[in-house]
Amino acid sequence: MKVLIVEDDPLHRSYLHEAVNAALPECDTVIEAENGTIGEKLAREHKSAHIVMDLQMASRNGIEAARTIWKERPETRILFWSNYSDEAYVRGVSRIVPDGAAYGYVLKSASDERLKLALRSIFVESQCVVDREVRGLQQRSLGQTNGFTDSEYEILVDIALGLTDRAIAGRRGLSLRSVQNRLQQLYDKLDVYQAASDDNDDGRFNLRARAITIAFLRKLLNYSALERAEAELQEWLDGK
Amino acid sequence: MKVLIVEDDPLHRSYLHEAVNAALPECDTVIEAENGTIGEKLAREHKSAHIVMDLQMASRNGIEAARTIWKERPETRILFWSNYSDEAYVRGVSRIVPDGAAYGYVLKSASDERLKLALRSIFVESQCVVDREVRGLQQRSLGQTNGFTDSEYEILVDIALGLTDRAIAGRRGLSLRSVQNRLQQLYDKLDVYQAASDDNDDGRFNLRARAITIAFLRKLLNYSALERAEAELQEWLDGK
DNA sequence: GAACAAGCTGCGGGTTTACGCAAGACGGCG
DNA sequence: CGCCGTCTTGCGTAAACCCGCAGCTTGTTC
Repeated sequence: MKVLIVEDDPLHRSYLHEAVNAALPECDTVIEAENGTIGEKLAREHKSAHIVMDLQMASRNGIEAARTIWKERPETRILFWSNYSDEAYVRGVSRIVPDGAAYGYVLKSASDERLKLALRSIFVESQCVVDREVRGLQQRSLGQTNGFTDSEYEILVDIALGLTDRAIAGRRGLSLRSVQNRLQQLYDKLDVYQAASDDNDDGRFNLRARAITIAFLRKLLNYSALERAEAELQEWLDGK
Repeated sequence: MKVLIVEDDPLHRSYLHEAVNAALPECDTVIEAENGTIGEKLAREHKSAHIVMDLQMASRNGIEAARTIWKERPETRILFWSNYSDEAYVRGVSRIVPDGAAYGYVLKSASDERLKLALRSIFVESQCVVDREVRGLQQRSLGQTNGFTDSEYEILVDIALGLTDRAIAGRRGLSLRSVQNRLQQLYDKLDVYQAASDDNDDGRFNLRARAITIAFLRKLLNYSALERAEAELQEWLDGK
């Protein structure tokens, strides 16, 4: 068995290397990549079937890299190993997992034991392993309980990109009013409202901008999500 | 000499520990804290004069912690050791450094040698050491060359928080029109206009929201800056 | 002290947002 | 089939935003 490690922090990389050796005696080769771009390249060259991947890398982040790898070989098993459980990451990952693929999401704060168990479960047993904390987010995010619908999330991203209502309408094939409807839905769920309770009128918010801020503070959005969305937007703009 | 390490990643923490031991033979005690809150507490108890501090920690980030520590003992020497050189961080740090304090800003990607040199320079020689890459930002940021004025940055933060023009005017003691003037200045510098040049009218941006996005993508803003700004805002709101 | 740049402010108007109201459209369910 | 909930769309309005124009107050420079 060969394992590919994609991780930009040298300390974490060597820690992972050791963990893989310890957890998977049947693994004879470990390859390392220090960013997503190199990771993609090595995965292609070696036809890697077992990958441990960091999210949040400078050159090309884990989600991007995983997407292209899975596009080429959907049966690849990928364990995401991340510092954070931002909803933006979780949502980003669940959106690109191919049907039936084995993957995992483990936090860097997890114990050695957890990491090794996850390595075996995914790479040997082909099971999905998702950290409890992450799992919670995932369910809320995909189910409709308390979380955000895809269309709500979509419009959140659109205003975060700085599009006007009209531009969004054009992009998503909706009428102006529908876009505004969804916006109100979003404001509602994000609870962008307050300040009216006081008699003090000064503290009024610009709903649109405030929604973005709150989404950031709640980690519904993060840098990497913005970056991806911006790239998609540019693509769309170029395609007319 | 005693050294306090404030860093939430265990791997990085032990790496730092070793680096300190190697670079500073005169150091007899090393204390470790795993987040900003504990860091503050230990610094107070031990009256630490030499601190290595990570930015970006979950519980209380490095800038917050450093601020309160410096408020209590401004002669404390702090070496910031960070993964990133976001302008938001750099600006945040330079704003809280007391006059004449010795401090440093070294990236985690720097070599062992660089780190050890910085440790000696700051803790033994009381010199300021700032990574070249960071230094560049700092100068552009504080000088006016190409960078953003304090007032421009201020209003950027205000709209990023989601305040209305009127609310900003109230908070900053300006007229409505002045606020809008500054906004235009900001839009200008951020180059939020691009799409207007095209004949294609579809890709119109909402300037206010777009400015926030661009600031994020350029790392003028990041999560930690938002978080701090939000805290200040709440404080201000409470104070009426 | 005159000239000048830079910033604050009021006025006015064109555009975009936020949102209530109400009329279809679509899909499930008894 | 008729009832009902969810989603879409148009109309209309009040508020907020973007911004050109022009009068003022500063601080700077020659």
